[in-house]
Amino acid sequence: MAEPHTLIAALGGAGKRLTVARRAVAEAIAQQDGHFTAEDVLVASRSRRRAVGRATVFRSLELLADLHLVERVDLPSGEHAYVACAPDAHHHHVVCSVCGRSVEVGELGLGPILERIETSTGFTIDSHRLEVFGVCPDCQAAAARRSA
Amino acid sequence: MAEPHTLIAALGGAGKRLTVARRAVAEAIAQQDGHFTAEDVLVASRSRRRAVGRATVFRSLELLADLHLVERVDLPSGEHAYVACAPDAHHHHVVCSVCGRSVEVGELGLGPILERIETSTGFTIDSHRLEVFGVCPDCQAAAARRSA
DNA sequence: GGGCTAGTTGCGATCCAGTCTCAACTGGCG
DNA sequence: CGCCAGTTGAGACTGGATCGCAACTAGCCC
Repeated sequence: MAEPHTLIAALGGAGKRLTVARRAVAEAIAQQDGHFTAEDVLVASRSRRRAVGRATVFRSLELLADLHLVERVDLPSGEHAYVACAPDAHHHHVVCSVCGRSVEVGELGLGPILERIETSTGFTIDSHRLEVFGVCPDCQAAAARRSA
Repeated sequence: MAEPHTLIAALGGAGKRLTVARRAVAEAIAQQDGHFTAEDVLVASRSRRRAVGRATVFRSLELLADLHLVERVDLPSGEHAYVACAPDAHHHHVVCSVCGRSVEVGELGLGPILERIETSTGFTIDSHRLEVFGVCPDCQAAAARRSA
């Protein structure tokens, strides 16, 4: 997963202060594997030596989302989660519905589809979100073992 | 938008009772243009002669979602909304970020992309969600008029 | 190093969507 | 008509998220 110092450095680069609370949030995010909720970050920060206030977690997450260091995903259950991700290239997430891990996949040819949507509907497309849910190889293997 | 009786008939077909509350919810949904939230339905039902309880609105919406007469969409803002939609073919929604109207688009060749994701990640894909946000022709025209 | 100040924090209050409980009600059927 | 499972609704409750405000501190200037 992302290195905490990547997040911290990016904050600095954006003209933001490098406060203790933000470092703590960055570390808590870095130690998350896959997607996580604001609550997870909160708990993770508490289980370390530096607890962070709830409000601050939300503010930091919002900040990181603005910087595209973190992205919001909506789980099929309706929960709001976040995933740490590469700040640049456009990509999508594939989320394992069993363990929650998520992997990034590149654009993979969605462009032509969007163009087709634009021409057929007359919409000007600003943004799109593709969320894919499935079972990761590890969980498939685990399931196979259990049923065997 | 959807006709209230379509929704009501589908409920009956699914072995559900055609209660006053459900009719009211169906009518409230039918009068929504584009996407709507549970709150919208609640308010709409109140502004008509038959008010429906909060819990009932959620239950009805869940029911309609099960029957695929309505679908959940997560707006970029994080809001949970619903859209009335055709119950059968798999499709996606294109939502206008200005007026909130949404149109359905067919599958449009996402299949091969998902297959590519499966082979490249090893995931078994269960479901996916493509949400496209943009500006509809009407709002584009309106914007053009305003800026002219 | 010391001090200043705007940006940041965190507590607690508050809000709000959504869920739950349970008694009352009713649609559909015999 | 009368029964009863399915359904409803008021309101309590839950838990995520936001807000207000006083205290704190990172970064800067001297």
